[in-house]
Amino acid sequence: MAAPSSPATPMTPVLIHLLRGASDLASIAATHAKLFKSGAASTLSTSNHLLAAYCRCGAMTLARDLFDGMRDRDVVSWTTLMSGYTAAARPREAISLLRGMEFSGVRPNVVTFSTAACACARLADAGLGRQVHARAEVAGRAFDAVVATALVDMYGKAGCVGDARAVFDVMAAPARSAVSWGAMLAVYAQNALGSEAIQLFAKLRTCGTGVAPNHFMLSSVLSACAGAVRLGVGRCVHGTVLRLGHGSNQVVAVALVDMYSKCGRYNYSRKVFDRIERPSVIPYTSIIVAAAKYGLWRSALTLFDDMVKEGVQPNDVSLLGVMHACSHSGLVDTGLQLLCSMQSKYGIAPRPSHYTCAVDMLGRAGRLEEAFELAKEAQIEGNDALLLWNSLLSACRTHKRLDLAIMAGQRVSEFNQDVFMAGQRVSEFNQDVAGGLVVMSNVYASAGQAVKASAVRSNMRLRGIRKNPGCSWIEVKDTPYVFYAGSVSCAGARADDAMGAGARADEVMVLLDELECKMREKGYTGRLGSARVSDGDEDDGEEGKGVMVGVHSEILALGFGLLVVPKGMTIRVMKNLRMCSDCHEVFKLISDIVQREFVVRDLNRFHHFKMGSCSCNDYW
DNA sequence: TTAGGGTTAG
Repeated sequence: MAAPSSPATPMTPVLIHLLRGASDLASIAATHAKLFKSGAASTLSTSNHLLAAYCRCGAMTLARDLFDGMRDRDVVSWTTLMSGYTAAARPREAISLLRGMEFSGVRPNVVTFSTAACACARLADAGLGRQVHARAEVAGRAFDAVVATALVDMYGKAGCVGDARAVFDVMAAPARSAVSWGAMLAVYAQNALGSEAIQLFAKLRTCGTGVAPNHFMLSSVLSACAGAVRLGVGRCVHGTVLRLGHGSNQVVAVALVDMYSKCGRYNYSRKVFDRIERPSVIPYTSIIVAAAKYGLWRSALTLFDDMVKEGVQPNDVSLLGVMHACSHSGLVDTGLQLLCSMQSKYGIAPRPSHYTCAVDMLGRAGRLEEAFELAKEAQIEGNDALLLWNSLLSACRTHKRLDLAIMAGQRVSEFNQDVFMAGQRVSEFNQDVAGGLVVMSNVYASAGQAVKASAVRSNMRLRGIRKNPGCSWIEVKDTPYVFYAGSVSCAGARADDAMGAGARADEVMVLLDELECKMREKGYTGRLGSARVSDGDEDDGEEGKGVMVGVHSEILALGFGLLVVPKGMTIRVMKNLRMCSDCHEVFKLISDIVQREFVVRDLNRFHHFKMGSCSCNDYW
């Protein structure tokens, strides 16, 4: 729309005011027409207002047309459009505008650099982000508080935590606002560095920074506690949330729901959820996923129904949560119905994760042929395919179907070749590739084909693929104690280890020996010191020195827990892999022998052992 | 006087 050039009229301020308050395209276009008629639309200031209004409502084509038709453009015009593209999830166009404006001789300012850093954060592209950082430094703008904070966020989103911290550290203390602290805490929480987030939060509180924790920081720290399973710290943070009056913030409440759930306290999660007023899709999904992990399928399905009745539109994550609940409870047909109807009923197209969940569900239930057919039909590729076929492979091992395992194993190797051929970094997929190969090796071993099992292992060694070791840990008096298969010494605990996990290794072994004898009296036929390699995900191959050879990490954690956790208190063990059936049996028997309750959180879910049985009813 | 920084479910 080319406007006749004319100065602003007396009506212009009124129209600009209307424009600033408008959020829908129709009223913006109407005001634009009036400004055009009055002849004021062509001034730089009015054009910038119009540009901002179009960007605000996401009308990027109109914004771009207006921008292209402008006779003059200043730094505000360029930056407004950049910001619009970033908000509209088109960050590449924002970055290309940065180049365009420099080419046109318009100098970027602090707002431009922070917007550009934000665009790079969206792209999670550290290479591009470094270029923006360098240009900001050359222009002398990198130390601006907002630019620096945007750079912290950018490096964090791109996974470069060290660079984020370096930018944060060089910021002068007064420049470090609540937003800067919040950004750095989020960087740690989002990059699975829970302990670092907790330490930084403690520093904020104790170093006289004068910055009060706000809801951004609290939700990040709670998320860090959830990820690192630090219930003690999480509870303290909950206290801070209540004291500072952030209890009614929905994002903080979701972080609390998730923290309690991941730390093994579903009841607290549920209490926090029940106090949320008009929960949106994320709180609902959070509690549904929690219920699913605890095997509470009735609760998960009821919550899902409640959500739909309340008019809250479920999304792909909510549906995945309900499907997981079905999967962990053997409700295979209900789960499959959800998969089939999610597009027609809720308008959500199934994603690879939904197919993987359905294959897993069929596999657990022993319906392996159907699982195989579904896996083929899903036509998923790349790393998603690796996860899907690994899941089927795992089910074949559980149900001892070597024939199907070999076919699934072929698919896994095809995809893992593809993954390597595609030039992906080895570390990126290493654990998925390694997981599949370990299971394949275990399938062969359990079918008595030792030569093939060892060939898979040799192949892994040749290609430099190694699976991260399985470990378990328990938190005692706010300190985590970590155990690895075959070793009672514990990593991760404080140097002044008050409980003496290492020093008490002999006591743990004596106790486990005694318990093993008592388990035999109850009919246990396995051996704690030779956990079956083929049964679990834990890679016993190269672990184990001394007397505890082969003992899985969760058993060691339990032994230690029995020594140090007072009688009457539940012993809570966390594990980074799926619990094997042998250990599951051992936990059931010991809960009966010592008359205590144990909760184990494995890779997929929680198991609550009490009086010789488990909440999962042996189905997981 | 129009443009800029951090949070929650998988």
